[in-house]
Amino acid sequence: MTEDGQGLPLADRLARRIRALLIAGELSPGQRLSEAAFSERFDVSRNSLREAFRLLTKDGLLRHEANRGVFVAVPTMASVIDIYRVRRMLECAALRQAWHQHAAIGAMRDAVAEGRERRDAGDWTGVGSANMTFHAAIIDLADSTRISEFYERISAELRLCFGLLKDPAHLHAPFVDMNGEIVTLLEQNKREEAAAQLDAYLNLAERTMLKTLERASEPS
Amino acid sequence: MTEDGQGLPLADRLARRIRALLIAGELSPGQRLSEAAFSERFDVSRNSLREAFRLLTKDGLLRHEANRGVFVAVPTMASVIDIYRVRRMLECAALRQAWHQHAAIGAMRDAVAEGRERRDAGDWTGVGSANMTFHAAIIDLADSTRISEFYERISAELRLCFGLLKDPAHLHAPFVDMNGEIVTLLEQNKREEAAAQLDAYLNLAERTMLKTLERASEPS
DNA sequence: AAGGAATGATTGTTGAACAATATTGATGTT
DNA sequence: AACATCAATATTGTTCAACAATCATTCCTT
Repeated sequence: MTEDGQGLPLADRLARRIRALLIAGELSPGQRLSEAAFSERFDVSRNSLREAFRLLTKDGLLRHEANRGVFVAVPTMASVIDIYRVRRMLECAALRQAWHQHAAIGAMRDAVAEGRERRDAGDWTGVGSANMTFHAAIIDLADSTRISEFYERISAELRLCFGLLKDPAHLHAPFVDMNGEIVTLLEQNKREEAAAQLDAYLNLAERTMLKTLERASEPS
Repeated sequence: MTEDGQGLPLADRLARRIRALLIAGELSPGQRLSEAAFSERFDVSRNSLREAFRLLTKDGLLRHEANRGVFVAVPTMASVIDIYRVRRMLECAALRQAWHQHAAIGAMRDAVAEGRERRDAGDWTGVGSANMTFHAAIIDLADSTRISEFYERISAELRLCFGLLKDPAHLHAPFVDMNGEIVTLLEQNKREEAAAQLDAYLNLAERTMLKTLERASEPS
């Protein structure tokens, strides 16, 4: 049950579908999304489509140029740096103030287990999903719907960056065990250590991401 | 120069105007915003108006009920608690990791001075604005456009809550001097103390807000 | 080959139309 | 008078067609 969002307005459902395309990497960064083509493709009116475009633009997944149309956002060094700055702030703060019996800790441990299974099975995109789940669970420690919503937006933007990588394996695989350490520290209520560990984790991930981005944009 | 946003799409400009009405308290919480009435009022088409409504709904300022229309969001205990949780997380984290020569510190000091002037002049709404400026400057310490944008959204939602108060003076006035202490601590690079002070500040503000909200909703 | 006007395509915005749903009001029953 | 039923009405949800404004391209002139 993918929870199709039957009751929701058309524009919201449309935005979901397009977002799915974006994070699945089926639309390349910088590509222009023609209103005519997409309203044809999804069999909706141009007006409804425009509403969806506007929502995705607000989420940072699309860029809107006046009188020129909407384009798939292209990740830049600046955006990657900003995204990881957000992640360090939010995730570390969530860990630091976590209640040591919070339900999300269970979700974190489950995500780690899932990640290990997938890694051992060689299912790299599965490892990626498990990793995303893990970090979403960290955010849930903060018990704030607004923070969680915001993180989802950031998360989608980050997945757009992942689309640039040729080899997603190297990005996520080494982090599975670090996730394990973090949740172990948290279970022992060593929140400060957990946060420090996560901070190191995120710095490493950021450097990896930036290096890959550099390599992907230099030889153009 | 209110920076009218000439080049921006109509929907964005509309959203701004309506947002301004909302935070100015000219639309009461729970009120239904008829598409016909508003498209008439702003002299735009229903389609354009609907785009603007969708933007504001995503910002949490409006609520959208299927086939019933959009309503001005009504602040609840839950939303106030969540908003202050976000503020504690973001603002305290920003203080903790602030670079002690960051330009935003100057902006903070200026906002404090402005707040004192306005308070002494008895200009309470001016005190409120200066206070908002002060906290936006704290967020700017984090140097993240995404966080700043997110905080703006939270800030607008909070102003919607302020609209419920009969006596805005009591809410902001006592905080001017606390702001002063915070910026002083920060100038001495006592970031941890500044964060602790802000945390206490926000707890106090939250309690005040909740009490007022209770008083405003109980005797209905 | 450079500049510039004419052409064509796309976006920006509107107005009207109609289906689907919600609200209101009238009607009739108890 | 209170209540359910159902038609009438108003509002939202969505589409479509139109046109102005702007961008992109082509072709012509020099």
